[in-house]
Order: sequence, then C-alpha cells, then structure tokens
Amino acid sequence: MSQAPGRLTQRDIARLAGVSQTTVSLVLNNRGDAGARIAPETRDRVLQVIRETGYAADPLARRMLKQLNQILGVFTYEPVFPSTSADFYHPFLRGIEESAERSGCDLLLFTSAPVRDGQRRIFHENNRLRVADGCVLLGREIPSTELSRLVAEDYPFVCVGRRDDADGRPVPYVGADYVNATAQLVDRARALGHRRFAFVGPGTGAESSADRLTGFRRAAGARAPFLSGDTPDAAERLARVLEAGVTAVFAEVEAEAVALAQAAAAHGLSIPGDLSMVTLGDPTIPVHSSLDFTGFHIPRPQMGQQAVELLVDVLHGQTSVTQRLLDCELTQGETLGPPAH
Amino acid sequence: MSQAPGRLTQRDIARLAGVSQTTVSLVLNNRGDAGARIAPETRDRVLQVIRETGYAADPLARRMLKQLNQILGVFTYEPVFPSTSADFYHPFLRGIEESAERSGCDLLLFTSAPVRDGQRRIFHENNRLRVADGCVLLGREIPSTELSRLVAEDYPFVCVGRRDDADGRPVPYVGADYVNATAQLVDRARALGHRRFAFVGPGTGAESSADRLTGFRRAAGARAPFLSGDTPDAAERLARVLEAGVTAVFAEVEAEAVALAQAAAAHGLSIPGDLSMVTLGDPTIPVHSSLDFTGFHIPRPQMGQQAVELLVDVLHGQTSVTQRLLDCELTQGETLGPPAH
DNA sequence: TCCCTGTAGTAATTCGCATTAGCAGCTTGA
DNA sequence: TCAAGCTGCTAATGCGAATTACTACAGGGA
Repeated sequence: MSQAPGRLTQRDIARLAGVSQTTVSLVLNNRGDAGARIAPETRDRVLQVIRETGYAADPLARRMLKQLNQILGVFTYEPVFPSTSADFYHPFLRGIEESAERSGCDLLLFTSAPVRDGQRRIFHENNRLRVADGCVLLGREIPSTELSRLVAEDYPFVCVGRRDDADGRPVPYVGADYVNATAQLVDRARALGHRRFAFVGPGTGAESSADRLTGFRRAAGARAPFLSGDTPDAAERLARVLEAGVTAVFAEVEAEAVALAQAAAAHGLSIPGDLSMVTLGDPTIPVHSSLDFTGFHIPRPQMGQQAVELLVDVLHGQTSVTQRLLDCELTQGETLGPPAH
Repeated sequence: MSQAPGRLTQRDIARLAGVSQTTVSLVLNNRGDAGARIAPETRDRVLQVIRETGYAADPLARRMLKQLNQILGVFTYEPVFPSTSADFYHPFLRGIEESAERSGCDLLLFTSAPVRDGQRRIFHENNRLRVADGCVLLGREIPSTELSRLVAEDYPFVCVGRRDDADGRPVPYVGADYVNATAQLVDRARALGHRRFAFVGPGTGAESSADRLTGFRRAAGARAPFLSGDTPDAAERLARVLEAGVTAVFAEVEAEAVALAQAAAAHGLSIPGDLSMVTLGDPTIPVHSSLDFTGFHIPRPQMGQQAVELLVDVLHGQTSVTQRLLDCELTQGETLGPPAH
C-alpha cells in the first residue's frame, strides 16, 4: 500500500551510513555553517551512500516545511496544445518555458481545472493551486472574481497582459503597452496628413481591447468614430466609415481589417491609396491575406519570460513593483500611406 | 517567512467550526461509513465554514499519506515550446493534454532538468520526479541508462515511442508500428512491379530508426541495399542507388527524400516515372517541396493520449500489458508508381 | 578542580492531512 | 444493575525531510 518498494528515505541512508537522519539532511543541505558541524569523513561516508543508492529527496515532504517547491503553475483558460489556441498561447509559453528553465523551476500546467460555462475555472472544489509556489495566468479575459480571490488569498501570481484592479487592489501583471502603441500609430497617420480616424473592434470587455480604444481616443480625440464589432457586416461598416470622411481605419483584429479591405476592394478602393488601414497587434488566428498590414508587434515571448521573472522575484520578496508594461514595436507594413483627398 | 498568511489549514477550519481537525478531515472525505460518524448538523456546520472560506486541502500533504496526487510528469529531452522542436513534440502533447484533462490530472513539465552533453537528463542531484505520480517520456532517443534506472526504481512511467528492453526488463511504451508500416509499403511497391529496393537513413541508433530498417529488411530481404546517413552527398547516394538497379527508394526522413529527389531531377529522372520514392513518416521539420510523398502517417496525438491512459492504468494497478503499438495509416501520395521498363 | 568554549552529533519537533484507536455519554437487554 | 452496544466525536500517530534544541565529550584557562 505504501510507496514503491525501491523508494529510499533519509532514514535508509542514515542506517546505511551509520548516522542519524538529521545528519543526512544536514549533509544534503550543506549546512556546515548553521550551528551544526559535520566531520569531513562522516560527510563523505554519507555522500558515498547517497551516490551508491541514487537517493533523491522527496520534494513533497520538502515542501511541507519550506514553502518553495520550485514549481510554477501555468493556468490557461483553454487547452494549450490544440492548434486552435496554439497560435495564441504558444509565443507566451515559449518565453515562460525559457525563463522557468533558467530559474530551475518546473512548470505545472493546470489541465485538471474543470470547464464550466465553456471556460476553465481556477477555483473548484479540488484545485491544486498550492502545489505550485505561484502561478502565471494566461487568457484574453480573466474573470475578476477569480482575480479578486487570488489577491485576497495572497496567492502569488502574475498575469500575462495588463489587468484592471480587482476589488481596488492592484493585480500583478506583465502587459504590453497597447495604449501607447495605438496612440503612436494614430500620430504617425496624422503626420502623414490624415485628419479623420475610425476605430473598429470590440473596444471593450478585455483590458487589451479597452486599452487599444483608450490609446486611439487619446490620440484621435474623444469623438472619433468607434464601430464596435456588433455593426452588421463589413460592407456596412465600410460605408459608415467613408460616410464619416475617415481616411485611416484602426482595426483591433487582423481578421476585421481583412474583411474591411475586401469590402473596400469590392468598392474599387485601393489600400492605402484611397483608404489607409492599420491593425493593432499580431494575428492570433491565421488569416489569408496578401496585405502586409501596418501596425505593431506584441512582444509575446518577452511577456511570458518577464512574467516568470516577476513571479520569481515576488516569491523571493525581491520586488515591490508588480506591474510592468512592455513596449510594442511598430511595424512598417504597406497599408498606411498619405490620404488621397 | 512562513506560509502565505491567507493560507488556511484544516485546523483553522476546525477552530472556526468548533470541532477538531479530525472531524474536518472526516467531513471532507465523506467517511460517514468507516467507523466514524458525524452528526448531520456538525457536518453542515463544517461544510458551511469550508464554503465561506474557500478552503482547499493541500494536495502535497495529502499525497504524503495516499499515494496519488493527480499530477503526471512530462519529460522531454528538449524544450517543448521553441518552434524548432515544436513540430515534433506538439502533436504528442496535444494528445497528452487532452487525456490528462479527461482524467483530471495536472501536467508537470520538467523544465528544470539541467542540460548535460547537449541533452536534458532525468536524474540529477535534485530531480523532482517524485512530485508527479508518474511520468510520460518523450524523445527520439532516450538513454538506456536512464530507462534502466527508472525501471529499477519501480518508478511508474510510459514512453511515447517503442523502446528496447532495459537491463532485460520491458520498458512500458505506446509506440507506432514502424516495422509493419514500412513492410507494407515495400509490399505495395512489390505489388506494383518493383524488385529492387533501397533504404536510406540512419537505420540505427533510435528504436524508431531501427524499426523502419527492420521492417524494410523483413519485406525487401536481408541483402537489399542500405545507405546510412554518412554516405557523402545526395548525388553520390543517388548514383549508388541507380548502380544497384534500385527502382524504389525508402527514405527515413523526408528531408533525405527531398534531397534525393532533387538529385534525381538534376539527372533528368522523373518521380515516380523513373524512380519511386517513399518516406517513412511525417516530416518533423518543415521541408520545402512540391512533392506529395507516398509514405505513412504517425498517429502522434493518439500516441500521447494512450500513453497517458496507460500511465493512469498503471498507477491504478489496472493493467499488466504495458506495451502498445499503434498502426500507422499509409498515405497515398504520388511518388510511388510502377517501375519504368 | 571547576567553569567555559568548541566540536560532532542526535532526539524531538514541525509541516498539513488521513487514519486508528479510544473515550465519553447514552440506550438496551437479561 | 451492570455489561454490552451504539453514537459522535477527539487525541494520537505517521508520512519524509528540515530545523531547533540539546547532549556528550574534549581541551584550555583560572
């Protein structure tokens, strides 16, 4: 009923070396300094036995006393590997894995979280959050109820992507500065001579969407047209854009931009000759288009990497700054040019 | 320095509910049956407190007594997420994740394993293998020393891909039947009229390579030409193939087939008109070629999936069959045709 | 001789949880 | 009337390793 028969414990090692379990532990942890001293010959004898038997300390028992287990949790709101979501999660995970490897941590994917209402939930009757020392959270949208609870429980975690405060308390994150990147693109368009801009996309809901709209509004003015996704179809949207005298369109998702571009082509309009078009971030789902869109590049691997670094710092109590925004790199592309008029 | 302040224990719950820690444990585990009885009102009071506080048992402490922790380890010999190895690992991981989710297990990626001699090693001074209940091993080649030790320690694990015995003891695996798939392709070529076949590729080292050669030899005969990868260049290999009167070439890796095909084209030979060519498995690195190769398809996701299922069965002591071979599906392609003359 | 300081190690305790044994208080049967 | 049985709960123990507190002994100075 117990563990595999071959499983060794410190007591076994102690017996074989003719010392106490305490001594084995001291040798293993190299505590020559702290109050306890071990004679070199005793030490060698113990090490010898350990080498012969291939003993390795049980990390679980270890964690019961220390608080760190060198395990970082990774929570995603959808499965990671299926190719549908792979394009979204993968770049983040690349950075996360690299960073975890560097800091000698293992990664625990919370695949066991049950799905409710089409989403995984962190908190469920048998959540295993505490197996990990802390956790990195990935997802376009993260329910604030879950964030509140994590914050309230003082559970160490870091979100990938900016998050609003939860219950008035700051949420740790490593995000991308969509506000600034979007504003810069508007400024660039303005420098080219554009005067009327439109924003197309959700603009609300997830923080990432809201931030883009915020940046747009900041640079384009509070009254610049904003067409949320619920506007009927692309042709309809295009009509409304043109009607408002807009010469540069800022689309949150590339698919949206592609749809609009097609509608424009159908109208005999060229891009960027007759209408400039800018996308606000890399495509997360592959889109078939020959257009090389002007926009910006989200530093996903760096976000993942720094999220882990931040988490490790937090775990070691080495930082008080728990929110970081990374710059997005603007991409040249060929869909933004001077306006026609 | 101690645990996160917000961390609750059964003792806390007990204090809040005015009962003993034992009672809390009994309620949590629904042990109304076994000797101990809990009055419904006590039970409800405890459950109420648990609900209010959101208490969740520490799975590690739990595992010290039971033997399972619902954590499955995943060991890969290279990082998982970088795109270089992603194409190889990804399909397996898709199946692994799916299966883990179904059985309510979390996945622990052993990213902390230090690299020695250009490879990760399972066993190192501070390996955390035992955090997981068992482990799935991925890798083209797995050092037999490591396998031997896993077997010797009675550590529950399953390899993805067939493995030779380690120290005369069988290694648990879920593999693909390369022997049979390769032999079938040779038979198919023979049915089309081919009589002389050649095998191009390592054919040794990893079990997957050896199996392909075994299948080839079984169907093509022990004396059919075998050109290992160390033969100089593609043109040279092609020359030797033609010299031997070979009409159908079986290439272990697609890149190899592409190189040969180019050499053949340079010689003015058409495929499959003048020379038939078969690849033995899906490309693991993207190859640029317009050829739609005849060959077989490795059921990678199913392999990952069944590896997890097998591991779970093993952990529950529910199986004695620890080796499974899955069939490969032959692909039609257009590089295998009747021989020329 | 007695006290003090070091040295080299061990016994005991701890972590959070599950389990076993057992203890009160009450009812029942003969 | 008293052992026997039932009920509802708790004290005690153990898992494996880390840590604290302590002991046994040697050597040195007063």
